[in-house]
Amino acid sequence: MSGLREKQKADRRRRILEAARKLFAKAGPDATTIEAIADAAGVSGVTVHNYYGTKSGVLLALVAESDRELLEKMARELPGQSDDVIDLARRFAAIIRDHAITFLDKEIWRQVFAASIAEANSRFGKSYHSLDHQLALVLVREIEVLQARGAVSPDVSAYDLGKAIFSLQNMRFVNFISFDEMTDVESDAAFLRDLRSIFGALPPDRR
Amino acid sequence: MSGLREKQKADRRRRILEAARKLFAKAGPDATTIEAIADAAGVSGVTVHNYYGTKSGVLLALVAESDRELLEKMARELPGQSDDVIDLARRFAAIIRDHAITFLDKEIWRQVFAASIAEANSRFGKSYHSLDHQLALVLVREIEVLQARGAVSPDVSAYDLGKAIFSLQNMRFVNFISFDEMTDVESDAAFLRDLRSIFGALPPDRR
DNA sequence: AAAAATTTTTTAGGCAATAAAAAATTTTTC
DNA sequence: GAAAAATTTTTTATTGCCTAAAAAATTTTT
Repeated sequence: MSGLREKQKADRRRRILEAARKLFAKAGPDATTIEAIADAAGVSGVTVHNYYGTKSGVLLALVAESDRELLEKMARELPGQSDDVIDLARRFAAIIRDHAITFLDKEIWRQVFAASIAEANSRFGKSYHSLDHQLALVLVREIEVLQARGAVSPDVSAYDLGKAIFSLQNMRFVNFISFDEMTDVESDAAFLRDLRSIFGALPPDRR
Repeated sequence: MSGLREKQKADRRRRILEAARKLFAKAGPDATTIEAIADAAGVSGVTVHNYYGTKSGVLLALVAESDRELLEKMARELPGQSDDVIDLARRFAAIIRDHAITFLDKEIWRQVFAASIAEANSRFGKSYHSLDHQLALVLVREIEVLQARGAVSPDVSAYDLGKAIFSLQNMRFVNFISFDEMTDVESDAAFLRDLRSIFGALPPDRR
């Protein structure tokens, strides 16, 4: 059952994404029509819609690919570098910002993020979401290491803490991409203020 | 100079928003065409675009109005209710979720949030952003109260802490609206885990 | 009241997205 | 291995968002 058919589908998927990558890089998603992607991929425009739903869907699929690279990079560069959770969080955020800016410009990231929320329940929205989760898990693992060393309280759930820090980082990332003039340094400083204030919030007798 | 002209403009703005409110409520934004809003408001479709840019722009303007109500509600219901920062944050989040669900359904909030990011630099994106800021300031003021009572460490910036908690709440809100099946109770529980883990993260000797 | 400035509407067109019918191609069946 | 069946892509048509430019209408200024 179904050998050639499946292979051809996978091939078309690949060709569409390949064509989209080139065209988006050359002219940006706004100036790239679905029809142009379809032509370059050797399929009809409707087929692109059938495969990826919307143009944002194509973009999201593309970003999901890049996020797999990010995940590898994170697993490679983050572990074992930090002695405390604030430093860990900052490194984590810095790697993400660096990857983001290297890969696409802010305007496009705004579209990506918007699409990931608007299409949260679509196939590619979910895949994007799942990669976020895996990214957070890298953080969780490092927190466990810190916890073993006594740099994080043994009373908290490393998983919960990892997810919470990831959330905080994610909002900072949104803030970073929302303003073209915001620099990497500024975003890091703002994130540091977030972390310091939140970790130092409770007086010792209230914990 | 310029009396009648300005008044007529303000009037058109009002009529467009009024028409949009009714039509969105009846059929949802997707099923409501710009042309239908324009007809109901007694202007041309192009004028709606001239005034609000995009359909999301109209939606954002509408939400900005409702957010002013939220701001009042928050200023009325939040102060003086909490003895600690975790309780404060939870009440804050609960008021926002309640307001959101009362006003629009999750699908539409996803569109609103997506638009607020995608159009972050437009006029209405900025106005939305500014209301977020004011909302955060209500939180900041309450934190100052807690700080005066000794429930929050005097060493942290109430402003930074308020903004950080707001961020955390905002990501939880995105999570809440992203999944139709997520309940208010579940979201509150998840937020509580965020707060407990992050406030309890550092062991006493590391602060 | 005429001229100038501003704003809205009309007109036209590009493109995303969707639906349905038609055509092509693969898989299954005999 | 050819015909029938199933699946998939393409064609065709339509709706609606959005933009740009010209034309028309209206307010403001002179």
